[in-house]
Amino acid sequence: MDLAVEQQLKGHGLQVTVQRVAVMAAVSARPHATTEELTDDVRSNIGSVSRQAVYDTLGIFVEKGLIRKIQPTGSVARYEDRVGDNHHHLVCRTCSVMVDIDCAVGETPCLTAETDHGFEIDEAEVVYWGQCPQCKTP
Amino acid sequence: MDLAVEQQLKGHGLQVTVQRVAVMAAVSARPHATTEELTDDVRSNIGSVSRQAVYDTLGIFVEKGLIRKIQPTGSVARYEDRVGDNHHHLVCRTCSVMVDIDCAVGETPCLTAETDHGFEIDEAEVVYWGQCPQCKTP
DNA sequence: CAGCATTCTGGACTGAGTCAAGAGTTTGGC
DNA sequence: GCCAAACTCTTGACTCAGTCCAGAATGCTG
Ligand SMILES: [Mn+2]
Ligand SMILES: [Mn+2]
Ligand SMILES: [Zn+2]
Ligand SMILES: [Zn+2]
Repeated sequence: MDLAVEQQLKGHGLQVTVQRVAVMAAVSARPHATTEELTDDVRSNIGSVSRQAVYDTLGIFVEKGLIRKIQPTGSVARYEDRVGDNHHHLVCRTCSVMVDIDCAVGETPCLTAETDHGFEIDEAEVVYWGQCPQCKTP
Repeated sequence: MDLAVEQQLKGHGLQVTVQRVAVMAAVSARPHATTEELTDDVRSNIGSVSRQAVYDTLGIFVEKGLIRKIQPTGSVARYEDRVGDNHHHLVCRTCSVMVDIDCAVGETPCLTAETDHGFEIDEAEVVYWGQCPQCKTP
């Protein structure tokens, strides 16, 4: 699978480095992880990496559309490699756990706002808020 | 209208202070404003106010449901007093301007996710991303 | 395998937001 | 109206995610 990642990077004009491959692997392995978690994962995988390298790499990946950055109110930035499928997120107000929600309607459904105010809309981001099974009082 | 605000505060068990009334007035007058903008507005209204007082007041107002906090990815926190109508936001990727979008479907429509994973969902927050008329190349 | 472009590193820095403790203000019972 | 108790405001230090910088190291292309 590293080969696939290498191709993916090269295809976007990016050099292949152990750090980048490790960051991509980390994002894939743990969806919705924070920068800190990803950094820890990368470190336990390849030994060491600078904080800056992780931030840079994540930034470039997001820019190239290889991964997605999510940042619900009150949360630190999180990343995932599930991209381009217009899926949404469900966040627990209490413990902040985050789960994926497939787009209820279909392809890019929620994309159609009633009036677009002249905007050219390219994405509809939906965050559902509530209480997870553990946190809602039984 | 200050009287209305006073009643609103008292009704929620909050003491009425000039700072709080001024913060509420500022939020009402300028929707989607940042803490800094609101602080400036309050200062030019009542002379001076501490940063902490503004943060505290906004926090309490949000907690009581008097106002709403919005924080799209990459943006600093913003506040509005239009609350409880499940309306959404349209944000320009380039200039960050933010406009209100009425909920396309109806009351609390988007509230129904296909599978709720056992969560008790209480809000569906929608952010539409795109280019505003000014920023999209003609 | 040389030279250049790109990336990595470590450390300083920024800026939104939080914490804490003492001073000040509002309120409700008298 | 007055007083104590409850609540709020102020100041200043602090936290923490994220950014900036410049020199060192590395990967890539010819
Ligand atoms: Mn996801
Ligand atoms: Mn709004
Ligand atoms: Zn939970
Ligand atoms: Zn714009």
